[in-house]
Amino acid sequence: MTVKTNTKGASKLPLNQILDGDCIEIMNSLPEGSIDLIFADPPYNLQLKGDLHRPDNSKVDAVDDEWDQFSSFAVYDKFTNGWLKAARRLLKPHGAIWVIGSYHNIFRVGAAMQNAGYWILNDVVWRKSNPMPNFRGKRFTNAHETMIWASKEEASKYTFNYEALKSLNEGVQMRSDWVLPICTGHERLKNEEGEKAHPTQKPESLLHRVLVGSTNPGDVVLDPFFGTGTTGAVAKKLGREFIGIEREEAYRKVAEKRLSKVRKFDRESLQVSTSKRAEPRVPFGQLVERGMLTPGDELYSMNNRHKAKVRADGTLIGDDVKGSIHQVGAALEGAPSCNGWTYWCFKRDGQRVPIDLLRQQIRAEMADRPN
Amino acid sequence: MTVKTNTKGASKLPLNQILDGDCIEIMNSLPEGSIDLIFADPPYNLQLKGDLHRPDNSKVDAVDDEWDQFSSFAVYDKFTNGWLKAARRLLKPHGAIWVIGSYHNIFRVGAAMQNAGYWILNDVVWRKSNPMPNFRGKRFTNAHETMIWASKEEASKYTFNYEALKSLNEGVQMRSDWVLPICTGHERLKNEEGEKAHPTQKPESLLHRVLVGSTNPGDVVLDPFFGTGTTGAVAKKLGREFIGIEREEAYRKVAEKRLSKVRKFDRESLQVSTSKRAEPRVPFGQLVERGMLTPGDELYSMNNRHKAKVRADGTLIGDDVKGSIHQVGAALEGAPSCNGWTYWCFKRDGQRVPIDLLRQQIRAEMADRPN
DNA sequence: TATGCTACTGAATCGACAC
DNA sequence: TGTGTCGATTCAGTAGCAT
Repeated sequence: MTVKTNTKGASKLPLNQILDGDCIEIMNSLPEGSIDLIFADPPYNLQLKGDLHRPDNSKVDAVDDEWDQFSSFAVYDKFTNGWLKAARRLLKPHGAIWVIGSYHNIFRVGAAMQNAGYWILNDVVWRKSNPMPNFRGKRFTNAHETMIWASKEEASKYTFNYEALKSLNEGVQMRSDWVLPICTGHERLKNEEGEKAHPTQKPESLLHRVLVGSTNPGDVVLDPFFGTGTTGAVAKKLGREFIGIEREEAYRKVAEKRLSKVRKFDRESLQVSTSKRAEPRVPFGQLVERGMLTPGDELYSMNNRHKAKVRADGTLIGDDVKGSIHQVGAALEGAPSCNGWTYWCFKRDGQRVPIDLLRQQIRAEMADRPN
Repeated sequence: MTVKTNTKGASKLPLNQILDGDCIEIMNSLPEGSIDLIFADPPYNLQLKGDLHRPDNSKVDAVDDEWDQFSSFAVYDKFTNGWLKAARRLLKPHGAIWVIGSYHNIFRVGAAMQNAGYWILNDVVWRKSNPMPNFRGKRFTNAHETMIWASKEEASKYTFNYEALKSLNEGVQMRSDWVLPICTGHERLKNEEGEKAHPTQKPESLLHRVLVGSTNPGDVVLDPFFGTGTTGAVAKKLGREFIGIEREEAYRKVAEKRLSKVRKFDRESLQVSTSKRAEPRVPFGQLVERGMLTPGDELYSMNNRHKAKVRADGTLIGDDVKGSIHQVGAALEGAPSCNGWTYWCFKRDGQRVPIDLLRQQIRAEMADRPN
């Protein structure tokens, strides 16, 4: 597999590979601050009576219940703190992490994340549309899992493709509860005996939403509990780089085979809807400089209750107020802020036209002739 | 109010009263092992910074009350451990507890519950049908809260009214995610100034489901953070005894007034929640996430005059147009609007098939297992 | 009385960048 | 590191008043 070098520090990164070994050791061997996003589906084999294992796979001694429970919690917490710390070291300053779990472990994991300095952005509920029923009728059907989305620290400028997610949700902003089916059918990988290759294979739809929403093409995504490689498969399809860590040979084999068959979507299909924030800034003064508006022209507020006059330096003057289009609009409305671009209109052929139209013209020209 | 004596230890219990004071001190003054169920809605420790305005410039009325302020995680943890310990002492051997929270606090609370010896039975997600949006477009809409349901210890024979819940859910097993609206309208209590009496009043529908599912008539329900008394009101309606603890006089007053008006349901009046659901909304993006269509796939218009390509975010790109299936269809036809579901087809085995067929598949899956 | 329009609201950790 | 300025951003629903 190829190794790209267009990402900072990426030359040292084993991109698009599955690394064999203990995830903490492997992570500690990778360069600091080199990863954009981590997706982690850590094991949680506690509370399974008769099959209680430590994360290092040694059996937990059967002692009295209370001590046993406390002991295994402590072991699990130590394991959790260990991999979370190693993961955080790898993240770029503006990197982020997703962790998925169920009620058996997610509360401990979430608390550990907060204690380690991660800044929780949302918890997201994966609502399974076809969960396993509760056969004994003693509890609620366990129909969801919880994901925690957190940035490396409070100040991180994390990636969030708001418009793309809104598009995925047909024009309504994406909520913190996602209804998606579990992984079944052809997508569910089988081993050579025809049994399911991994007990908790995640659906690609889940990773699609995670990666479209919180990464950009070319970003490096690390999955320290790679399993059968759902994270890698979706990353490859979406034009992201991945690094997987998995210590079970059987899973690595299945994942390698799976990944070899995956093809990247074509470039045009990977383009997603972007927000206005991503567009170049146009100072209002440019409309005056270019003669699209002339000093002395009158602008009218959206609600037609106020007017103001354009000045040569690209500021406005209204009744007792002068300043930028935003400042004058805010002052006249008595509002804490105001987007002057959508607030002010000018007259053309007797029609009121938002000044934002002129900005769009300039932006269109810029797109035709970049720089 | 009357004091019943049919419950063990109940003669010492201040039933159907609101107790004034610190919840830990009050709980420690009540007899050990006397409570059937605890419902707790502790402070969330929101840690809000500046003001937040809606896009229309109106200010969001934030939860900035003194009781939600904690100086650090450590202080919050100490508080949490304190009340959880006092609560557990009060529970009967087969008693249980519900705690509600958001991502700000629920992970710490859940871990503390496990450490204190509670045995988690389920986490239940309250999916809000009408949450407040994310106004800045920087995160997912915070559309749910999490409840943890736990028994006093692993061996507890907790109460679970499986059939009653199944009836509440139109004959299907109750799942771990509940769709309920937030508390608004006339149910939302106002103070004498006409402002909301409590910033975080919970809907009665939520408590209804909790109490029907995990208590029996005559059981004693304790709420250590009583607020305006939703737990008490629903308990009274359902013929359960309640004890409330609340240290804010303003909340106690509102709750007393509220409770004085509440009448117990007569035995036959099962209020039926006939939820005549509209057909669930299926965003086109979900067909892409779920792999029913792939980014790069081509769609063809019904009249075969146009085609467009599917993108990773569930938008289409045609000749010089991009946007939702509806927008692109309308643009290509020069029409003011267009139903993309019936306008676009994909090819399967050389045949043109309307994409609406795929939507119907998803709806059929959802109909099999409602809610 | 029915219908339509406007105003308002809800547990929210809700900028980025230049100087 | 702080300050000032630009300017992007909302969904489902209820209440109340006007027609």
